[in-house]
Parts: sequence; C-alpha cells; structure tokens
Amino acid sequence: MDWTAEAIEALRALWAEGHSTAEIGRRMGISKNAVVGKAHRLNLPARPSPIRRENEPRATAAPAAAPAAPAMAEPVAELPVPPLSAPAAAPPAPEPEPVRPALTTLPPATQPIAPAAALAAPRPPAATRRPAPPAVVRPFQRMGGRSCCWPIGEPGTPDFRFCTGEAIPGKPYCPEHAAVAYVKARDRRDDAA
DNA sequence: CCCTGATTCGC
DNA sequence: GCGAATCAGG
Repeated sequence: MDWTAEAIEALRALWAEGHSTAEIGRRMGISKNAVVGKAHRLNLPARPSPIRRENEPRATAAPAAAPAAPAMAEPVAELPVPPLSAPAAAPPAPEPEPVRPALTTLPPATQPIAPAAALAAPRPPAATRRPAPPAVVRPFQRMGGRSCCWPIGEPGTPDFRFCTGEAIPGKPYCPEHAAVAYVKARDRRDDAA
C-alpha cells in the first residue's frame, strides 16, 4: 500500500466514521492489519478494543506513583459533522463529467486515473452515464452531498451500480475511492504506459 | 468457527 | 514505515 495523502485521508475518514478495521481494509483493498498498523502509526484515536492488554508483566514497576487518572472526559468521538459550509451555494456543478480513467491516454499530473490499486478493485467503465442509483441508500448519505462516481460491478450487468458514498467536495469520488482513483504523478511515472 | 482491535517485529 | 503474524476478547 502506498500511503498517499488521499489514502490517508480515506483512512482517517473511514476510521472516523467508525468502520471496523477489516471493513476499512475491504473498502480500500488492503488488509485490516495494514489499516490497524497505519492507524496506529498515525496515532488515530484507538477505538474500543475487544480485548485488554493491561496485565503486562511490566506494570509492577511503580504503580504507586500512579498518576491519579485525571477525570478524563469520555472519548465520545463526536463526528465533526461534515461542513456543509456552502450554505445556499451548493454549486450544482454542471457535472464536469470527470473523465473516466482512460488507461491509454495519460493526462497531465493529478488526473483521475484508473484504479491502479484497482487491479483487484472495480474497473471504471469506459464511459457510463450515471443512472439513478438503486433505491438503497446508506443512511449516512446526506443531502447536498454528491454521490461518488465509482462504478461497482460489471457495467451492463443487473447488479451494476455506483458507489453510494458521498463524494469529497470538489472530487467525483468518496474518500475511499478517491484514494484509489488518484495517484500521485510521480508514483505512476513508469507504470502508467 | 466467525468477528473484533492491538502489538510485535522482521523487513 | 510497513504490515503479516500473532495475540486476545467477544
């Protein structure tokens, strides 16, 4: 996994939303260990672990001087509520038709390119008009948020659909898919062609 | 068994 | 820094 800024952003976003590490791993196409490991390294707030590792053989040191736990407020992970900032403006954005990753043509710098990581992930169809997504919508979805453009499933098949996630403002994909869709220019330098 | 997250440690 | 292996609880 190459932890691009986008990937980290996606990890943070999913982590903050309370998804399980395995789930995040699934969504990002990486292992849960990778997720946990990275989250840990990023010092992301640990979530309630099912286990407890305090009976470590080293506590015996000087428990006496134990710093009386300063009434810590409970870590009520309060979701930062996505800034729906743009009050009335919510730019309808005339649908710039985000150039669907054309593997053959290499746009300049940071263009959405085919999910490189998508070697095992959904492949963006050449060009697909966005049909109304299935009636099934995740409760997370908020109004005003534009849906993620990431195609899921084989285009043309009955179960084909688009990701129902909320796209990052200014981007056509939700955080996790943006992580896969956008690759730093220098990173795809040579594997591009 | 399945799941969960945390830590360790070779790379 | 990374993440598989491992641990440990549900």
